[in-house]
Amino acid sequence: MVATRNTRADVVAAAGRLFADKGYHGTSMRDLGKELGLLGSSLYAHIESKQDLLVAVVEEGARLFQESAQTALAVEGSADDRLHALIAGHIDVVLDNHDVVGTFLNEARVLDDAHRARVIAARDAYESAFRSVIADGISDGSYRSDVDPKLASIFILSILNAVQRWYRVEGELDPGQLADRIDRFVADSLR
Amino acid sequence: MVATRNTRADVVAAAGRLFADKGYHGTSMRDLGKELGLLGSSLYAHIESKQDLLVAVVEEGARLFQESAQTALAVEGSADDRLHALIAGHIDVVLDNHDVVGTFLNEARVLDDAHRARVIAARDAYESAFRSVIADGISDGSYRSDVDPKLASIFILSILNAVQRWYRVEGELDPGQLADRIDRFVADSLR
DNA sequence: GTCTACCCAACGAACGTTTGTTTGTGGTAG
DNA sequence: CTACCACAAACAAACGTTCGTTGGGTAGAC
Repeated sequence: MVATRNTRADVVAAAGRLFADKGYHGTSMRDLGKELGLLGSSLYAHIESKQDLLVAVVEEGARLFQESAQTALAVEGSADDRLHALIAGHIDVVLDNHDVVGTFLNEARVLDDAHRARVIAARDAYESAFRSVIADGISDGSYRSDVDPKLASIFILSILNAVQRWYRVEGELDPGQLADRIDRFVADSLR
Repeated sequence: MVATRNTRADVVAAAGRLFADKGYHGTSMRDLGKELGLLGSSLYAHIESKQDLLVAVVEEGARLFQESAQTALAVEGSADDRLHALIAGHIDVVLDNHDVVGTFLNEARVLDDAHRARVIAARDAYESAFRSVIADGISDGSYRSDVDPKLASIFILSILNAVQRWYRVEGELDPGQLADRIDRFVADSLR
């Protein structure tokens, strides 16, 4: 295979990999260059700054989750169906974008105030999708009335986000089984 | 208040604070000095190296969780009682040692291979406390037989560890209520 | 069909700054 | 008097970034 030239997308992808693995401050521009087979200085043909790269990765993560929520909320059927769709969608995003999600979850705090505020807002909006679906499920009698939608959302998202830390596709559990197990664990707490 | 001189414990405590807040690589020795009101170079009267500090903080975290598990496992009564003790103990450790725990959870990956291996072993041992208690609960009929102790442990610890990220004592929920809510969410999934 | 102009990814050297750490000195509490 | 703690200066290495340059590829003009 002939070595192809790199594009900005390649650089952002590599940055996601290294940021997720070693952290933003633990990754130097020369590290990143080496990952792509070029010098650290050469990266500046594609980007404006290192921060610029972090912004790109984190915002991609935010977009992925937002799109997933949008799709799940559009599912026809019961609130419980939509909660299942939210959970399945989240797992898909995590598994298909391990490094972007890892960076999104762990490195967003490094962003400047303005960008970090946008990420926090995106997370709040995402969490509120869970909250409202759970609230709907309580209203229609699917879930117990003593469930607190806000806390339940936090607990569910805690489980879902942790998947990025421990789950590996090569393990005993395939992705479908994983979703199923989480689904059941969560469902038993709600109904 | 007269400015007292610093001890090694002060330095480790301050390191925990900054490592949890800005990450290991995001914290410079001069940052750390400023936090204590002295120069970065002055820290070397108390420590051998920056890595040394990270090791101290992370191992303190490991010790806290290990002691908590030991205490919980010694509780007389049912397996369910011991699971409650594990959960309450975990929450106590997180709330009483916010920064140490944050560093333990997020910055251990920066450690050299030898120390990181020890942390991973400590986490495995801690998780196995949850696993065995849940397995006992299944045996004695308290928990459903289709519960997977390993997965349940991961899910419970996901919820518990996430507490460090979102919970603040100043919020609406006091620590006792928090423990209660987590207890109920978890219990409903197991029995 | 060839020449020419341009674009763009990448180089390699250099920049000023910050990094972790060492060393020698001085003050202060016990 | 003696530890101990902190200072201040210095170090080499690594940091993010800039700059002038280069070589290969593409497109338009002749």
